[in-house]
Amino acid sequence: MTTFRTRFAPSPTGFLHIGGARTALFNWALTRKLGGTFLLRIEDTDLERSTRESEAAVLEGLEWLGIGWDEGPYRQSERAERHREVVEQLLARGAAYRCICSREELETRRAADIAAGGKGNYDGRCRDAALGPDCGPHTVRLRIDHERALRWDDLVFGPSGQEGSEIGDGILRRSDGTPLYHLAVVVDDVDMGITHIVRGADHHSNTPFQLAIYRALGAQIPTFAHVPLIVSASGRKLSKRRDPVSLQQFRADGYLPEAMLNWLARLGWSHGDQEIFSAAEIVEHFDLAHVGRSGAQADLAKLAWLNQHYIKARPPEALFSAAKPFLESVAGRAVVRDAALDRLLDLLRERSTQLVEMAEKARFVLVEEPEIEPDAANKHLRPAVLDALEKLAEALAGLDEWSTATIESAFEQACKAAGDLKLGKLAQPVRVAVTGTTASPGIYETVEVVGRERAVARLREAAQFIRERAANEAGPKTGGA
RNA sequence: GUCCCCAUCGUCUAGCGGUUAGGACGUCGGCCUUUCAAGCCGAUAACACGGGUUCGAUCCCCGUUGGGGACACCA
Repeated sequence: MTTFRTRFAPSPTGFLHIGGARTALFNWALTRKLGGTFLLRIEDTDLERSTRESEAAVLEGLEWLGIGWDEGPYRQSERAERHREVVEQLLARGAAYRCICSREELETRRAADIAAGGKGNYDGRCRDAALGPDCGPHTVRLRIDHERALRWDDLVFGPSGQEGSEIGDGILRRSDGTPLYHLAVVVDDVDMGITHIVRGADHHSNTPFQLAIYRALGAQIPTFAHVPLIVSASGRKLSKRRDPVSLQQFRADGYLPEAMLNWLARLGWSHGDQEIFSAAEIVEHFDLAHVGRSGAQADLAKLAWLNQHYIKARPPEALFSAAKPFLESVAGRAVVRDAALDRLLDLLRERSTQLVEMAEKARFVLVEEPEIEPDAANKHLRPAVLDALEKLAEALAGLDEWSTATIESAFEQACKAAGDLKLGKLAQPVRVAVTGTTASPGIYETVEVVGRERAVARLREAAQFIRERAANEAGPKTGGA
């Protein structure tokens, strides 16, 4: 039986990036589908930039998406001893050599080579110098066989690679004794028995050098699959500065994990015409053969659509638990779930693409006295509807039962009593009085969900507002400045 | 600059020699309507260009153009 082992190896130098999240998703889906082992390894070799917080953010992000790993998290930093050992072995075998060229020299020679029409690769000056451990400050370079091609069959890009003569003898170990990324990944992947490496296409051109390291190690070369990058609207690699890339930011904006997962899955991968995928369906259908080869732009409009789709699909309890923090943020207090709140969220599902938006739309219920938008008040709270508003407050106060149907009858009653006012004429003023805004769910439902006491009180306040304003306008003007 | 890669509607994509080039998001229009949505119906819109190969190219090959990635004692 062949083992199938994959890994996701993020460097914790920030928050979990959506590109990284997608790479993790692809690895995870593939491994779940094929029944292998998926492991997580934190590439924290760069101690300067790696922090414990961002490592935690990476794990949190994966957990939130529901991407679970079978082994790890391992930390590359914990394997430093092993990396040192491997470099020594390569040195002992002559597969690597010490190099005492200084950075300055290297830079000068490289520039000169390029000026002379060369490639700017390391010129191999120390390659045959047979420098020993006591040669002073030195790096260790891989002795690449420049006669031999470095090729592989990529599961996404197909036949890939280049001639050995195209690349220089790369550095494996710094002069301070620490290993470089290329050496560390290869050693770790070999030691951890990784059989399939699925990673971002930004590693595509790093692969030849890594292939050379596998050879030097005499290790079996895994299967590679490079996934095209997610690019920004400008078509370039996503930048933390300019683009929305942080998974936690999407989460904070009120995107649901199932929407993120679905969106990420369809960025670069497809399954016929299907657009909606549950996690289980992604696992069921995912395959590298249908991963495209060109970069995919992050389409936020589609994410919004997907998010609303999943907001609409969530059962009440699950919707509430996702929305709770957002609702509490608007309310400024703890919010508990009850029938009225479920009803409100139900009304808001069709009107929200993000949970922040949903919570904002719930404000008129969440706070005791929502502010009334001045423009809305000017336009809709006018003397012409004063009578109807008061009649409606009265009718609502007198209702035996509080339901959409009885509220509707109260509206009809109020309209009739106010001189056969048309229902449509009353709806907007009531909406403004009750919610403070001109947009809300159906007016009967809106009134219902806000509750009898508050609805009646707000209508009366609105009536009062109309009276006061009329009085001011009628009275002597105090000249404005 | 060198090497590598990519190229179907605005966007994500289906397509794997013969299709009216399909779907989705978006956009626009209509219906519905007490607002906003949602829903329904409809419309808009693409094979970058030039050579081959072939009876026939979106599809295969070459080139051009355009875009991207990698070229560190970063990961």
